[in-house]
Amino acid sequence: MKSYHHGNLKQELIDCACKLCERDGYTKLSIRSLAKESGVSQTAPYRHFETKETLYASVATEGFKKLSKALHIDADKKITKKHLVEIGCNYIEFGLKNANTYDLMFGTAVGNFAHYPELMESANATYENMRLSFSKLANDSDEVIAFKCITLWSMVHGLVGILRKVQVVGDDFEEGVGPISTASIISTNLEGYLDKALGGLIQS
Amino acid sequence: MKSYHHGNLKQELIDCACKLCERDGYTKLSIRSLAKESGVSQTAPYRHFETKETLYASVATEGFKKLSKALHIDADKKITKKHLVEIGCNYIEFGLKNANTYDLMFGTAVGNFAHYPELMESANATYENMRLSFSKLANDSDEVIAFKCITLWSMVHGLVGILRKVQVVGDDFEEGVGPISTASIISTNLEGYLDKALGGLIQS
DNA sequence: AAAAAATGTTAGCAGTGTCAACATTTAAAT
DNA sequence: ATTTAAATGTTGACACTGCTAACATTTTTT
Repeated sequence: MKSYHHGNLKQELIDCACKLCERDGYTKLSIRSLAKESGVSQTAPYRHFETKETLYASVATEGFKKLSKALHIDADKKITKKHLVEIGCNYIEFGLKNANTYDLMFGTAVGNFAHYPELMESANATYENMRLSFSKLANDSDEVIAFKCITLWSMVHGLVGILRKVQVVGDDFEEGVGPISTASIISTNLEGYLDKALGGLIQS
Repeated sequence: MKSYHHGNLKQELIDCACKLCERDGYTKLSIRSLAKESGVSQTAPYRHFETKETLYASVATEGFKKLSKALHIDADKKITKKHLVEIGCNYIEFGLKNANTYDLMFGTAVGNFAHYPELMESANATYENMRLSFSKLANDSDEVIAFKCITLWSMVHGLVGILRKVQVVGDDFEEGVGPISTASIISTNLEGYLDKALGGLIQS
């Protein structure tokens, strides 16, 4: 017999939302369907999420936690250029394999991270991980490290975006034309590509 | 007295949609409000756009046309490294100043460009412009040119995404912390930054 | 034990994308 | 020129959405 109170609704809603967002894209997600899935009334979720954006923020928060893990940054080990390339690869892989969640993390569905402390924290933690890696690679000033971080990040972030676009189109077109073939070459040899592209960024 | 037929509805809807999308973001746009704006019934737009995505595709198409212009690529002039840096700057500026339209062009609102020939064409034209520039910069093979294109594109595309995120957060936070201050330095000296970042890509 | 807070439900508003059926105008075919 | 077909517009409706207000039940605090 089920009780009036669910007991674990908030977490269950988040878990379910993460799953559905990744499966169908966050646009397809509705609070009502989510409630139904958890066997609870249509408006019960509003006791845990002020608006839909708040729910999105929770999913994005989980996304950043997963991304942090997926980067496989070892805080103890000393880091080499090869490690950094691997981190870049891991980032891109995550972005491509969790594309829908990635949209939520970097799109405009969540307007301002500063309104969601947990999201802010998890996003900053991801950045901090990257920063730490660069700081252990060379003896740079904080400013230079920040520059390198933002450059690496925007490089892999941009590549995720472009590769996705090109691949989607590629599904409906002949391979071998223009950017499409190039993209497929890149994505099957990410490591080699990143190694080359990061040449200017990392000397050692 | 107004006639039964509007006469120029399709174009008016597109124009209005472009304006509203850029002003409020495409999420806020509704077909019904658009129809009302043009003084026409709720379902009239469906005679010109099969679905909402089709309308989005039209707005994105306009976006790529505007982007192509904004890049200020002179097809006749021979091109130098400095030109290429400028093109990159123009790209980023466009992305930041037309952020909402940019979302429509590179987000997931329009699923597959291949379903919208005009969109495909305008997007390809933008790419072709870039390609042409690189081909006039050095005597590279088609493959190398494509690699350079995709690298430049993903670099500026990624920077647009990261700068936007960081700037939004910056609005609600103290400057001078972590990536935020770095981003503001970059965005006030885009040219210098790009020049450095493109070092590995362009020798001449 | 009483009061307050947290969590859940029902009913309902205003808005959405989209479809089917019908009306009017314009273009094409005879 | 008249008939026919196509294009374009309208009305009405369905199923769905985010969200709010008012109320019910349970748990926690006092």
